[in-house]
Amino acid sequence: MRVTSHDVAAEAGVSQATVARVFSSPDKVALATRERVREAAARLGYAPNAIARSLRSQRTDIVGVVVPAKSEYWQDVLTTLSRRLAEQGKQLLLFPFADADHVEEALDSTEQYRLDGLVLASSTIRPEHLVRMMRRPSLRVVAFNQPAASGLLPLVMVDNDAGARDLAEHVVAQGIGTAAFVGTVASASTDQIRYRGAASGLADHGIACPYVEAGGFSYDAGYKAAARILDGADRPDAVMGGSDEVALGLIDGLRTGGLDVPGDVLVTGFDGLPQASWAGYDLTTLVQPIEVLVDMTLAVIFDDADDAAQPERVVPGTLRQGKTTRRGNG
Amino acid sequence: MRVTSHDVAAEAGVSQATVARVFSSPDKVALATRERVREAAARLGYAPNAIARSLRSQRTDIVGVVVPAKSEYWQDVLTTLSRRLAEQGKQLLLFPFADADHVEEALDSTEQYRLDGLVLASSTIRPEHLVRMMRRPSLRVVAFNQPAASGLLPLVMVDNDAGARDLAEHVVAQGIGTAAFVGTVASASTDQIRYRGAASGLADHGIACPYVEAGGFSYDAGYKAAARILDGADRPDAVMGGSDEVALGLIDGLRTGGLDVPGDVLVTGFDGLPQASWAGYDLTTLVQPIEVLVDMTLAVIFDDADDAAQPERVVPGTLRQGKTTRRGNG
DNA sequence: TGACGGTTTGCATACGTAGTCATTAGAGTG
DNA sequence: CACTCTAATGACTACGTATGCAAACCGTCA
Repeated sequence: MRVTSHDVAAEAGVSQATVARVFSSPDKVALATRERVREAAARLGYAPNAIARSLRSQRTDIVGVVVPAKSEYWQDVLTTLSRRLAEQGKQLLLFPFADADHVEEALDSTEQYRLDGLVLASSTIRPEHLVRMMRRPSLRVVAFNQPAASGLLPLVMVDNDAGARDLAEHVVAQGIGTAAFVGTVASASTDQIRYRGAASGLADHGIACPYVEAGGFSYDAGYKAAARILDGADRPDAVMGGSDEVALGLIDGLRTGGLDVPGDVLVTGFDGLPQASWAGYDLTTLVQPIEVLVDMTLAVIFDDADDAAQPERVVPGTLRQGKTTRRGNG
Repeated sequence: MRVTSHDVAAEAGVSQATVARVFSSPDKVALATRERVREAAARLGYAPNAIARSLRSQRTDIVGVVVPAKSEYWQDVLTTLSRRLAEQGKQLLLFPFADADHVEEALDSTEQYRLDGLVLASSTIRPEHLVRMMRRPSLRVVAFNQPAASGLLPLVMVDNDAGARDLAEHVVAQGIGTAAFVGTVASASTDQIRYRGAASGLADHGIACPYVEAGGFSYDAGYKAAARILDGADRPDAVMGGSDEVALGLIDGLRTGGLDVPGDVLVTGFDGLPQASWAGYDLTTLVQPIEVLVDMTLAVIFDDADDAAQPERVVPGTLRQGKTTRRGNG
């Protein structure tokens, strides 16, 4: 019972084709006709059917995102992504997955929609999945913050290595003697690169950096990992978290264990989540330029630049110093 | 160049209709034929086109959500919603809006898709918008946690009044003498009800409850509101936040101002966000049964029960006691 | 054998739109 | 006035699928 362009055509005394033109290429319709159609449409409450348009035009104006269901960081990214798309009159379709075992399903449902583009987020997506996505004709696929996709798919990411190095330099400058890195999940490519960057930054000053795996990307994982730091033989002067979520858990875990942050231990994060700026934490972290990353991602999808020329776009982050590394009045 | 059911039909030596049946009503196809078609489909890498299916069947299997772009609480809800939908093979399409002025646009784009259902979230959506949505034939609209929709649309919400009352009773039991309520945005219907509940709960014990407006649903709004509490003539023994986000900001604001929480001031929240459970805050709050609320919402959309019979579903929340109201060893 | 019930398959069509092509009207020129 | 060129519009069709209807097939029973 829905109003179609045919109904509007009858009401306005024109053909369906003219109605369609009014809504898709208005400049091809005489002004008087255009207004008459617009009025008729308003009178009937007509809105073009996006489904039919997509079928006809072979374009959906929808971008898909394969993303972990639970994650502060990704929610932050999605917020920006959906806003940007909305500004362009496009939509965002989510393909969330609960855990690594369900990535396959998410990628499958992706195939049913003739998406304009697909953003693959989360380092939980394994290379074999990525390879599979390479064989999708007429679909722009972009890997977002996922170093593992290097050489396989167009890639947009923050400079994890340089960022971790910056953080390492920063804590060294605070005069520490020992350190540890608490990673998220060891198999994640971002985790490996961040660890490598931090370790080599510290090594430049003769400081060793043992790796501890939190086993997750969450606050809880960080909180539990703190116990292992506390139990360890020699307590490090600084603990570098593999992500903000882990770092925030670490802070609370260490404090619960009786340590003062930053008095006894310095803590750093990575990502620049809103929560990291909360006064209760005020975490020193590497802020990702999410707006820039998102814009680049959309550029890869929608601009006609050839990806082959520049398959990887790496953007530097910004060190944000909070009080978790301020040793002065600790 | 995409593979269609016609291609598969040719490959398998059957008609397009048979291929369609294999994927939509397999039991209507003989086993041998079914397998042959399945194999052909796999060989060609065929996936049914959801766009075409939607156009033909007049069902999209997509649920839309009109929701504020930035909000911890809604992200929490969306996570649950998208997971539940994914389990049923359905999709979630987001229509985010930046602020109250852009609600209209979001609702407009909604019309273009022949959605199976639409969830209206956020109390920023005003009654005039709700009324407009009533006139949408063959679209199940549900207001989620939005008391203002009462009498206009089917409504699913947590029992804000009882929850606020419970929190009030709880802080009274801690032996306070004075209190204040820091609301989010005074015009929001949830805010009004929560305040009314809290105020009347406190009044039962002869305690007055002035209202302070934070002016937003965010941590920052709460943080800034704390200054007004600190500046006030007589400092309340307990501050009740209109939402967890505001309450967390309040805690940090009060602590920054030199007060001890819960030593000097008790603080409560509302919603039950993950962050409220973080050890650094351990906020006493009213936990919303999000899973239940989401399930009810989907039931309204997909089940054939008549909404008229039960237009409003109100679910009780659970009081979660954290250390922000534990006065004993303060 | 012939008729009948049930299962399986194919044919034809419609969902609502956008774009191709053809047609008409109108304006300008010699 | 006849002709040409452009602008505006209408008729028609395809996008890929699902389903009502009819046909074909198979087995069973009288």
